[in-house]
Amino acid sequence: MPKTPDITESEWKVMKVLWARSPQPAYDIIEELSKREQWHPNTIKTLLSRLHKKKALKITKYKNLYLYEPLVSEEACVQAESETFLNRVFGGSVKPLLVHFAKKQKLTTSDLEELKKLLREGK
Amino acid sequence: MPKTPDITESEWKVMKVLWARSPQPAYDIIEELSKREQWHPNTIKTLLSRLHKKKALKITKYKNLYLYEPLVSEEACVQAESETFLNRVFGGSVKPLLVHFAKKQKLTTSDLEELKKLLREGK
DNA sequence: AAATTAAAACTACGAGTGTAGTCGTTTAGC
DNA sequence: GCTAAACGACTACACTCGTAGTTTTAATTT
Repeated sequence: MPKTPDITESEWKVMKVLWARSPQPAYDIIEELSKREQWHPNTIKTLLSRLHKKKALKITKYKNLYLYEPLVSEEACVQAESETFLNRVFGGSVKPLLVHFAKKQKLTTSDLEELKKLLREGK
Repeated sequence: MPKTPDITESEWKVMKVLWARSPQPAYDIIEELSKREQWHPNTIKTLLSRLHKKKALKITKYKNLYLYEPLVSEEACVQAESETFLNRVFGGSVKPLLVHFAKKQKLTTSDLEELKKLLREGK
């Protein structure tokens, strides 16, 4: 497993679009992101090329069409980010994290059901 | 509740020392951090002054002694960071986060017990 | 009081980020 | 084939971050 590149806040938003569907041409990505972000198209192009340089995505040129596609999985990036976050904020242990989210009532009933089920099944 | 300032990775490490005990003079903070980090004392001073500028801590000058003390609570910062992380990585919903950590077997048995208890008690 | 010293403040600097303008090349219509 | 339009590549710029050197200030020692 290659270590995932560092992906910044803005870059995540771009990657999410690609993880949702790929390959995609720049134009579609720009259109999709414009729904949520106030970004100039060139800004998105820049992010795409930085992600390319970081080897987070690959560019396939087909005729006059450039297609963008992730090179790293969402799963792997989520894993890496989670690790960093957990270490930084909760000193690396999960319990305080859970306690935190539980206290903040960010847990819905269905979340709990799902979790319990997972716990029963898994080890 | 004042919104917490953005605190970077390195700054977190400094704040942790202050949250653990405060007020403290720079010298003690430097000594404490030197156990874990390979930082030049000036680096820590810089971090302290940036945190001061961000209003994350206050400096009390008593005679020739400068004492550093948090202005923002750990709880509030943890909350802010968690929010950002959750939005960025898990699109704002807790369930995928829990599923993630559950799958990665980062949950110990005692974590589960604690969590269940919390859930039973809280609403 | 002058010299020494220790700590805080200021300065620095390269890499990364958010944001976008300009250049150059390829494609497509006239 | 020539000109315009599209799009990727390159350039830019201010700001942040990690990291630390230099200057100033203030206290302590002689």
